[in-house]
Amino acid sequence: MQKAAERSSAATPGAKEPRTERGRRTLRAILDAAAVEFGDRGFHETGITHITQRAGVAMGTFYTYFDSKEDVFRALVRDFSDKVREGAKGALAAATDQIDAERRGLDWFLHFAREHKEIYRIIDQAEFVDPEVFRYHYESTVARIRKRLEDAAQRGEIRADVGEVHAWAIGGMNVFLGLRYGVWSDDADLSEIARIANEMLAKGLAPQ
Amino acid sequence: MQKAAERSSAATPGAKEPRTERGRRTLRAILDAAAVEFGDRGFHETGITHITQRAGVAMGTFYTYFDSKEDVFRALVRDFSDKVREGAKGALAAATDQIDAERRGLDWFLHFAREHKEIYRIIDQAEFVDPEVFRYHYESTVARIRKRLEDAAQRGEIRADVGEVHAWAIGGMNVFLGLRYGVWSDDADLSEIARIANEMLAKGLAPQ
DNA sequence: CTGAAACCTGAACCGGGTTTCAACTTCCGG
DNA sequence: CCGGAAGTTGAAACCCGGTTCAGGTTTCAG
Repeated sequence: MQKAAERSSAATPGAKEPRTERGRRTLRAILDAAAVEFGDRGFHETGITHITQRAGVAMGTFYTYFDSKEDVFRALVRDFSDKVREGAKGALAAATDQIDAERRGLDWFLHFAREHKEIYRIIDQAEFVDPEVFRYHYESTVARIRKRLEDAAQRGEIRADVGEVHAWAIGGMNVFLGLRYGVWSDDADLSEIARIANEMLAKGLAPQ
Repeated sequence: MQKAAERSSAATPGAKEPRTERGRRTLRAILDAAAVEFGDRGFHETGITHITQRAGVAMGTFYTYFDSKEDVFRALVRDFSDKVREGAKGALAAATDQIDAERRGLDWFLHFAREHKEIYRIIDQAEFVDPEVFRYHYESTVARIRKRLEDAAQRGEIRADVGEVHAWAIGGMNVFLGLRYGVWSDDADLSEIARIANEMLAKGLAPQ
């Protein structure tokens, strides 16, 4: 259990740490190249050569920083997972109440998805490449939503009976809207989408 | 364009039609075996040998019915997509109003996901194996939700401003709940989950 | 019964991709 | 300015699995 924690020493993704500045730059180049390639072609269609060529290094260099193709992939999933967590955190801060916070979170996420269309292809692939990180990503994301909801319920800002089910429902809503409007569309007014979805989330489908 | 239409002559999935009963049985065996194997291991980790061995036929036989590994896969995605559409349709019929219809649809889907845990792995893989069928599956599913909502709004059963955004939000909600409670959990009370989610969908997050 | 069409067989071919490794280059502290 | 640690190289070893094909078996209409 808790493999995720064992695997990397907190700071750097999941690599054989470079010892000099030069090495650090090379590792970063490989990681960035991998994000682009995995995003474009998917895990299986991407060859190590694609990654190393884009990064401008030789095949052997790749293996001085990563044990395998799966290894870079895992590092990338964690990287994106972290970005989502931190980004959402920032967006939430400015909210006045919890309903508004959910709107801001979604708004931020939709824009993030548009800027990083690779994210879906990378995280979705994780279901097959490494089910553990995949599950971990969604479970921890939803756990944070749940926490926000329960705290807000405590403060009386939203209905009192919120829990895990509500959190998963909201998570799914956000993910789908990100796919449809952030990734699949380039011209949708994302803030407007967030407003509409939030309005439904607040008041429901019932008339008025 | 319109590759999907060219490929199969409407009725049978995507195969070189068998001409005898014996052939039809063999094709069915291959299709069923493929569903199990793809569900267990995913597309890339599944070999043709895995499929043919489970089906109890030789490798060559596989190629008398399908052009390639991707070909069976596409056939399977369509198969599941059809099952979801028909199943939901049946569940919806008994509803009294639209809010109740959405509850019944989700209730049915959660149970279906529990019975066919392969469905997520197969449809999600489609994003990489054949993006076209993947997109088609979700877009047509959501289009049906949207249609239901707009018709109901017309009848005054739900708020008047429903549209595409609301449909995607609901679709995402359902898919995530199916993954979390249908696939990842064996003991959740699925009808209760559907009830809770539906209650939020109806009245929203606002207090009371 | 018979012969041709449909069906089935599985070893072998073959292309492609991951990983290795021994030699070379760059960097930096002392 | 020197020596060794860190970093880099890329051809080739190695492995794996999709697809083919030439020949055998089953089926069934006539």
